[in-house]
Amino acid sequence: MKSKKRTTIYDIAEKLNIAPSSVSRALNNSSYVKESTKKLILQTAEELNYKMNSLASNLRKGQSKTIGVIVPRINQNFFSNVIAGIEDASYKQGYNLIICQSNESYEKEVQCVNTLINQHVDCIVISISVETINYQHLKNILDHHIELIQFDRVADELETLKVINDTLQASYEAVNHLITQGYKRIALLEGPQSLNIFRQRKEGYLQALKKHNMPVLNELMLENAWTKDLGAQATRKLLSLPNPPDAIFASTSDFSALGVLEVATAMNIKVPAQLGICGYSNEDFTEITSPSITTIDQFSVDMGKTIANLYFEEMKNTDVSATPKTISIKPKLITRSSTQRLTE
Amino acid sequence: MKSKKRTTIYDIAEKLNIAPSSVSRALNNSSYVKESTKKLILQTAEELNYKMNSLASNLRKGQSKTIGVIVPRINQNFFSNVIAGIEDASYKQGYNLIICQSNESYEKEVQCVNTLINQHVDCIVISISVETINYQHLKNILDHHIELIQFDRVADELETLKVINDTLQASYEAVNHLITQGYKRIALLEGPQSLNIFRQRKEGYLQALKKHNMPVLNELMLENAWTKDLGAQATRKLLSLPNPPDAIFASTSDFSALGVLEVATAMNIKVPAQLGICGYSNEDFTEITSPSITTIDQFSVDMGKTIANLYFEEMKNTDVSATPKTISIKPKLITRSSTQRLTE
DNA sequence: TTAAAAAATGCAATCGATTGCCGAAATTTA
DNA sequence: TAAATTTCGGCAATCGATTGCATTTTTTAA
Repeated sequence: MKSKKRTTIYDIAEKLNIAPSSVSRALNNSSYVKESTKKLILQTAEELNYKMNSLASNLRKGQSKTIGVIVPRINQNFFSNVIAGIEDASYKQGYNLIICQSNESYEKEVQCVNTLINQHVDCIVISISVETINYQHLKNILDHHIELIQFDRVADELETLKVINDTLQASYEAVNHLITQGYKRIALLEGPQSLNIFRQRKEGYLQALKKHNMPVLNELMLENAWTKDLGAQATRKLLSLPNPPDAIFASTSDFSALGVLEVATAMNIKVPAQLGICGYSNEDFTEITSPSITTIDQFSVDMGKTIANLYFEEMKNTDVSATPKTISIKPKLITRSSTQRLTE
Repeated sequence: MKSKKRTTIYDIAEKLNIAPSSVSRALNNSSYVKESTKKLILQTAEELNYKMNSLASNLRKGQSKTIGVIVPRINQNFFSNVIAGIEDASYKQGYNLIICQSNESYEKEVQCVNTLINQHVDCIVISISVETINYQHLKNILDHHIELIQFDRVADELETLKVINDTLQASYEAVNHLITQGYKRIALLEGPQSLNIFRQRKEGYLQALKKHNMPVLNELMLENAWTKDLGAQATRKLLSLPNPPDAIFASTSDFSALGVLEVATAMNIKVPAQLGICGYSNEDFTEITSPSITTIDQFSVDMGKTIANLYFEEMKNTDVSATPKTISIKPKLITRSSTQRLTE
């Protein structure tokens, strides 16, 4: 292989003195090529170290066997797990993954979408950025006849395939669990309400309170506490209230919950005795803090597999009229020491 | 956009009654198109919601502006951080990323390489699987005139661009630190010796012992303890020795170190007083265990950026004869409570 | 042995963008 | 006003694989 150019089917054809079309057919193991010539072609391809040019093939076939994925951050546990799941399932079907991260920026998200459209991907999988409130770019995907699957953070009003967690339910169960454990004043750390998942987590909280006839106290609901530092900051504020909460549901993330725990520990407040803490996402570390943190598992790798398989299912389905499917995965409340006040 | 087909430069050309070549030139903002017509073309492209077909463009230009990345697992902190770094730097240069995971399987790694060659990527970035001991597939990448960058887990004997950590040095420093803290019998949890990084970590351990004239005890070196469970298992074995170690360097990973810590805690052995523990990788959780775990930071996101930028640098460099560069990033020892026996 | 059917292969257009080359138009210079 | 430049824009080939249709070869049936 010292030549400057790659081997093409023309090289193989020339060497064997046959037509390129036959080479193509043989390589695709298709109909109507004599066994003997097929074997000869395959052998020659091997010899010449032939690798097909997917660009040419895809151009001609009008499909790329590629799935584009856009997430806010690749290196965030939940997302990297989802991606791993998508990769696993896609690979088995011979599909490749092009990955982009929006960095939580609307502008970059739009650019990512455009790149993926250019790349002629067959499907785009997206979890929108916190800034995204306009969905023109997503509609544009559909206009270009590219399958669109939203997951986790989805734009409800857009009719597309969706794979989500039953966030409301999970949130409801978490708060319900806190109430069952005897906590009376439960605070909520909210995420940006522009994202539906955070709205749902709040709604679950509200529903649980209502169910138990507990008052909704505005002073106990703090927005935008979705990092460890912001969680810590919010906690300081909450705990210095004249009538502080006896439990905090960090609905935004486990990192936020970690911030809560650190502040509580620093203030010498006993968890779970004096303060209950519940996070969200089941990050690895929640198991090993002391006390370990109650949280919610989202089955992220499975979610990824579900997403990919949803696409492959949908592919077969030529029925265009069908309403876009939404798959909801039930997350699981993992109760740990940080909320275990009763010993039953 | 209800038409079945995407807008092409031919559609634009036809609508404006000019040649496709002019459209192409205008779109590429290239030479020799009158300002007025250029503006007209751009405007029409916008109107028709034109998105260029990168497949066609790349085919013609013989390059894809795409970088392929192969890692053992996408959802492993170190790798997802590196990927995030690569994405960040690549995006700025207008490059896309195709991601594959080898799942630590040699066979899948080979398949990934082949796919990426097919995809005509301009560069392949790889951290080899634990099974990989044959490098024919990597040579094949070079044969196809694709730039190859190895990182972290590299095949030393293959002359390619490399981005690595100075693992030996880091390991040496870690053990040195343990010795300075007064630990006398330091055990080593080794990773698979087929991977050079694990050989180097062991070598650093050995060199540090030698430097301080400490004996090398085979009973204190256990191979294959690179998960939490295996780390725990190894620890149980070590601590039940007639003459157990007073420190354990889990050179494989922080997860392994976590296993060590859990066993020690369960056995009521005081860390760091009775047992020192040092991990590797600076996973998030090492900061929040009690006690927090001493470990080594690899600057993974930066590593990713370095990788991408190395490629872009190399691109400019038309000098083919130059020896492949190796960039070594110095990791940093993060000393925490788990080894802090002295209070100086 | 010959006609009909089936199997194998070849021809040439196609996918969409790019680009070298050439000619046309516009501009400058003499 | 004519000639020489310079600027624009078009033609057509090209990248490599695929595929509908035509043609040739082989096989089967009559």
